[in-house]
Amino acid sequence: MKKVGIRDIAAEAGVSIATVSHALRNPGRVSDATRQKVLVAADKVGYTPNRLAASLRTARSGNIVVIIPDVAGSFNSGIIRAIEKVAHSRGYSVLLGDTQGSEEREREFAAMTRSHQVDGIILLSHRFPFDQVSSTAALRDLPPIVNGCESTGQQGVPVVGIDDVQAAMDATLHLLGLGHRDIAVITGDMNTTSCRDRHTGFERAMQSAGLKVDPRRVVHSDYTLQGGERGAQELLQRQVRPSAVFCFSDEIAFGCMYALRQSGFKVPADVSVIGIDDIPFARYFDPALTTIAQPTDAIGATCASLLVELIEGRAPQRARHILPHELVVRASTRRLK
Amino acid sequence: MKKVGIRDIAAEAGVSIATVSHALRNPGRVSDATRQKVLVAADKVGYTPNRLAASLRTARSGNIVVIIPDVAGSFNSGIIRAIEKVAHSRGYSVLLGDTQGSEEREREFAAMTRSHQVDGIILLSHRFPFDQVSSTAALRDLPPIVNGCESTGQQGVPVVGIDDVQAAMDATLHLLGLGHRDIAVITGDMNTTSCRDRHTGFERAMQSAGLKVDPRRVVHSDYTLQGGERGAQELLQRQVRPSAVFCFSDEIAFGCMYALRQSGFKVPADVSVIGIDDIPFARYFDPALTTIAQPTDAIGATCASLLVELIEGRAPQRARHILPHELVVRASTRRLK
DNA sequence: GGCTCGCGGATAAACGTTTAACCGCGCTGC
DNA sequence: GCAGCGCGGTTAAACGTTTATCCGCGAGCC
Repeated sequence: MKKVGIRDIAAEAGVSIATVSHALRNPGRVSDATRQKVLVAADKVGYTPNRLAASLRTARSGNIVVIIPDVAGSFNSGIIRAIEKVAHSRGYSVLLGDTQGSEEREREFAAMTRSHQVDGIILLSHRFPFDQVSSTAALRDLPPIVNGCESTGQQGVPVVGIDDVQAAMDATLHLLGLGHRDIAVITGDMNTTSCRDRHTGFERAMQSAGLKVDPRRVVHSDYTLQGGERGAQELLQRQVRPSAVFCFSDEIAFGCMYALRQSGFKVPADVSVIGIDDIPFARYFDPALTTIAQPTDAIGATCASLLVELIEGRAPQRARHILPHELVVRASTRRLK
Repeated sequence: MKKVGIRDIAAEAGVSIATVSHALRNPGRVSDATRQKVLVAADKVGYTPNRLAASLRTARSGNIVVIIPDVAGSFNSGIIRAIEKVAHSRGYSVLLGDTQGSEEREREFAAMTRSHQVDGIILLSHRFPFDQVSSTAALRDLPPIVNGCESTGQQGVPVVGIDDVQAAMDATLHLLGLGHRDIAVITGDMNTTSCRDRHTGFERAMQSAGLKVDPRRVVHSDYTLQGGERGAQELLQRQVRPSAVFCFSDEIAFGCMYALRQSGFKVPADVSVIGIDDIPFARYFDPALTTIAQPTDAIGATCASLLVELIEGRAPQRARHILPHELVVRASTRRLK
């Protein structure tokens, strides 16, 4: 199978390669007759355009990279799926940038924009993978980039996600409303903005109820099953048994419930548990998890279409896209009598 | 920020662009002195190679695509993570090909090899996304491709996965060993080879125990939570209550347990449930899921390194890479008394 | 001392497109 | 009858590399 290019079809159709290119990419520039001629010639010779060559010429790769701490997280993979869907519909392919939390790899993937491997970046991290800039000049030649679920604080890059402080307040208020006062929390990585915001949301809600947060009741972990398990174990060791625990992610919540179960506690009979995310498993678990649902699909879709707009030169209207979250009450929380 | 290329650094260093290229890519071809000169010049002008140009010239994109029915599945995303990890370590980037089961999209993604967007394909599907070929000539110009978890039957493409029939036998034998006789099964899509194999494994084990499989006890669904839920509902409607159900994936198992719970059955007290995959959630669920563990990391890693070998021209030694699975007994199955 | 050889550098072609610039021609309008 | 114009095609340059080929020169060998 020798390589067939635009010149082969030019030869076949008896026209110049410019005409072929126009016929293929730029209808209207050539007459219908020749366009037709080119088309049949193209599929006669079995032509597939070489996207590398086209990309080199146009300086547009048609790829975007999504930089994400871990593809295998349930929440993350949902976001990715949504991103892929709309990226694909807009004609872009998505490159996976799984960083496992490494800043070095974040920067590595981000650099793909300089090497023309990708046209833009969806950054699902709280760190900005370039040097922070502030001058308008420097801002102008940032690559197209949108920030999802977290915030790097870099001005000029749109961020999309939920209102994490409000979400955490809603979760906490739910617990409060059920009569809980001794509320513990298992956070994720407190370097992330989502965690910080959720933490302030938690504090704010507690304060609104006239409660102080007992530092022995907050344990820091990470957004994983194991993280939740460890977090709960640590909580239990501290001998300050809460009546409810607010987990900053669903995976944490599942890990937490597991640890509680191991120690003989029943959820929600002995302790209520609430999460954030509403991953697909949440409603299938026993007990079904009360949680704050994030609009995963919308977040991913918004990131992707925003990025495409950016790449294609249409400046985004808003800097922050806050999507609605929702408390979904299931069986893991109950009223304290 | 004007674009800086190899010629800029050539000018800066006072050498030809060929020398620059050699210094950068092909050490040994130039003297250490000039190489050093080039290196400092390179970072003085702030050079980042344009991979598109290099790829065009060398006809190697450095990308691979992984074609997968759904990134968001727990099992799938684990595989992807493993693939990404080793691909990255070998210098390749991975493009996401989420097909949502669509054959058209499978072919679309597979075509990326023709358009030089990717150098090879990891196909996690049972369909071959090109016309099946058999002549040695045609086989030779198949693109580099490896088949994971499923099998397309196309000769010449290595497949990696577990021994699905043996895995299913092991699962069934476990149930049988616990005294179960009325065993139901909820399969996935029976078009997939994994499902077919698991089904024959199931039958074989039943036969070995002198049992016939009652067709009313097998229901077809898909590898998802909802699939498991629907499957179990259908099973319950059929009025042939099994003492155990063998689910062809962990997600199915969770969906199944959910439906059972809704109908008032206790697992494992009333009915035992076993899955396949051992996704991370399995041990966190209540009851912790008895399942057949697949070596997710090894599967992904093997796919990736095999593909890299193929791309780089080293023919793979074996056609089939069967990785070991393992029965992990937890709390969702129990001895029938 | 002349020949060969190899080292380290340069020249230039090539990869497969896109696209700006150009050009011939027939038509229109006055 | 002629200037002007637009249609539909062509020519050629450009995108930024890699790499085959070539070449000059000093060293080694007999």
